[in-house]
Amino acid sequence: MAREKGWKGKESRERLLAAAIDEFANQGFHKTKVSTIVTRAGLTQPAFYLYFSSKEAIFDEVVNDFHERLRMMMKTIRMEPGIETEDVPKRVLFAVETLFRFLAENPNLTRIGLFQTPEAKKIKEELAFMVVENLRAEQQAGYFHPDLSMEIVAECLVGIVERLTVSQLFSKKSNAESLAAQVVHLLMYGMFAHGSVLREKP
Amino acid sequence: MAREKGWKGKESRERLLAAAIDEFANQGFHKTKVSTIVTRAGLTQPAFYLYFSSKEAIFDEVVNDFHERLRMMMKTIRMEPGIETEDVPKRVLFAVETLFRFLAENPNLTRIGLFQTPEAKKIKEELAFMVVENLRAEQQAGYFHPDLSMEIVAECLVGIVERLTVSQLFSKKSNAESLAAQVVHLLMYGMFAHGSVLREKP
Amino acid sequence: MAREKGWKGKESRERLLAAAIDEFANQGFHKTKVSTIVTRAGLTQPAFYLYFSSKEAIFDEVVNDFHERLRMMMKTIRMEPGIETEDVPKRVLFAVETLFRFLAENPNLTRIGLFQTPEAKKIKEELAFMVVENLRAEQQAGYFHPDLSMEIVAECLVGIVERLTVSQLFSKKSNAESLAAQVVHLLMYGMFAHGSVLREKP
Amino acid sequence: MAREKGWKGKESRERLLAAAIDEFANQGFHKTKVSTIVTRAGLTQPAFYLYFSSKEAIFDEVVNDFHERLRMMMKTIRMEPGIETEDVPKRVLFAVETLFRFLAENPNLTRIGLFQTPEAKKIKEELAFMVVENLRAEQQAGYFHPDLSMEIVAECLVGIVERLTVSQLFSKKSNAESLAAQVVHLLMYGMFAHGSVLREKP
DNA sequence: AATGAATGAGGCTTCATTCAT
DNA sequence: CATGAATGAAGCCTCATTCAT
Repeated sequence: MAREKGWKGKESRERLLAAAIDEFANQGFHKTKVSTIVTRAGLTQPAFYLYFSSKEAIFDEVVNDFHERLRMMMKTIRMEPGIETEDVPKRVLFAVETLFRFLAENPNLTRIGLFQTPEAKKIKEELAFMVVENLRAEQQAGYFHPDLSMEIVAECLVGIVERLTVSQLFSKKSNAESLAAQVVHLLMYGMFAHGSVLREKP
Repeated sequence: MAREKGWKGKESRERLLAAAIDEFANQGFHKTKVSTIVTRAGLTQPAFYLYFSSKEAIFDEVVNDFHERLRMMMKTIRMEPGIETEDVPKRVLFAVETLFRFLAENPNLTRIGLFQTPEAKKIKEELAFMVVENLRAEQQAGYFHPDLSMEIVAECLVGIVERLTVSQLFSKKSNAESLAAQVVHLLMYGMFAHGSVLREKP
Repeated sequence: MAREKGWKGKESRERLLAAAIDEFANQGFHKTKVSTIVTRAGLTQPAFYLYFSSKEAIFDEVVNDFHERLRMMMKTIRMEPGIETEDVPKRVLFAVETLFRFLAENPNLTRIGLFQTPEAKKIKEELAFMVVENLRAEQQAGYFHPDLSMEIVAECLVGIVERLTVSQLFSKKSNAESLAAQVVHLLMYGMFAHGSVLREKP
Repeated sequence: MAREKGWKGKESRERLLAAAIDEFANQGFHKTKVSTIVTRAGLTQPAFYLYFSSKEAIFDEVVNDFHERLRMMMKTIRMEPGIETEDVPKRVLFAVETLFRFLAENPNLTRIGLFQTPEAKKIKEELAFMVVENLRAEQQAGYFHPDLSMEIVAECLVGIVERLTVSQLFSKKSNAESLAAQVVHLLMYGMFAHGSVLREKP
């Protein structure tokens, strides 16, 4: 047998999830009807409750899965303490780019997990907190301006990422690399014309 | 007559609006029930329909009023072309501060008009567009780094404002003035420690 | 004073009635709203209840007034017994024509009083009964075919009048005189071509 | 399985239709409540919307089905051109009788489809039109009086049928056969006593 | 003679969820 | 593993009618 036992059930579950993600992302939780999800999955309503205990349950599962994956990704971009000072911009750039890429690759999940669920609040705080941690060491090393509140900077970065994800990434006006470069440069050097290194970039 | 004719009706309408704004802001459109709104306004359900044609209608009115006021405020912070170069940071600071203050003073309306309604998309685009217009002249005057995309910078500013409004303003962790100063400094000079003017600020 | 006391009230009452008749006739009882009636009469809802105790009351008044007038008219077209045999067709023609004219002149009232209200049943029975009375004597005098049921004939006439009123009179495709002539001829002589007198008519 | 799949649903749908027809016919559209229909069908309100999209939808379905059947019946009573002249009365009699029988057998549907819905206008026009077509050939063959307007005659017949259906058929005062015979005789030969053939009928 | 403001009552419809098979 | 059929709960909205002035 090419397909083991339980395969069909898993298939159905996946189809339900896929349909639900699409609906939630584009219609929001309330406008999404269980009846639509099951129809799109080629099933009937009772079948839905074979796999999920409620409409809220499937929404939560989608959100939690996404947040889990996001947290994992966040671990990979956390800078170890003791990093070489001159490597900081590079590391920051890598982190931002990776984050952008992750969100761009999961637009529907991002819409749900970052813009619809109240849980988004928490994950954004975590994200901001990680950024703060990453930045604080450099600031204490005199690398960053001492009067800047790293908390505020971190929130700014989160806001920038949120906004650009929607306005540039989802609309494909720009890509993760380009965006990350510009954002990092902006945050590092500011808008003023003097002393920039942007010109030296490829 | 202590109060003119039509006063009572306007009062009721206002109470309905106030209740609706509070409910919409804190429960969202779908969880907000007309029955709750009218109860909070000390009325019965049919009275609601004396003043608004539907639940959607009152939501739209709230949103449109807010957007209208936001647009008016945006006009007042638009920089006239031909501004003195050395005044730019001051003007930008004023603009950002005014914007923050406006949002901080209308938290519920902001929640509705900036984070709940799909119409928010449009007004944010308008906001970003206004910022772009404001910045472009300075960039062409060599004031801002030529390789920076003002569109992206504008979107960043919008994202920053969105995020800080929620995380700092609504939670009263910070106020409009302080936030505006930090944001403008960050965007103007970046995070790096060299050549800052922040220290000279009051 | 050109207008005596109470004039204004009567005026309002008339306007309400006029509006109600038009609405009832064209929308039916249920689709007609008190709010529409008063608006068309240039009044407010409570004013309505100054003159009529309910929506049903005004409807009934309209119906009863019309039926009263219809009954009066029916009296005028009732044939006295002992009429000369050769005058019968003339008298029948007169009766039918008068009836058509009455209905044509009151299209809205007819729509209400003959086609909408359940009371129509009664008045139509009365109408049919009058016709029966009118015809029976002639039948007993051998004037009409003895095997024909005058009850049925009377009902036929009522049905014809109903239908032609709607299809010809209201649409102005034909007028009372022409219709009456054709109907009476048809009923008197039938459709067959032999022995008609229609040709001799003007 | 004693009954095939889908049987129960169809049963419920039929019960809903039956209840609806009865309510509509006797209470009219507006006084008929969905809640009554479902109660009579032994179901709850949401079940109604499993089978019909709205109260209006079920009404329309009832009307359309009836009109469809009526149209089919009308086809069967349409006289082919080239019919033998002496057969005309027989054919007309058959047609009228068939029509009466159809209406008598469907009193509730007739009440709805012929007296309640605005759509009745159309079907009556179609009926009149068919009658006109049937009569015109005979008139041109000299069979019917040349000065009679077949349009008017047709409308008369429609009116007669309408009226007798209500006053005789529904009340069971008379039956289709008897009514048809009298109506046809009346229209063919008129009320006058001379030259009738009614006496020769069984 | 009339109005601004409000309400009681009730109907239609939707949706997540479950029962029985 | 899945379905046909059904329901509980609840929300939106309408309309005739009335209160207080």
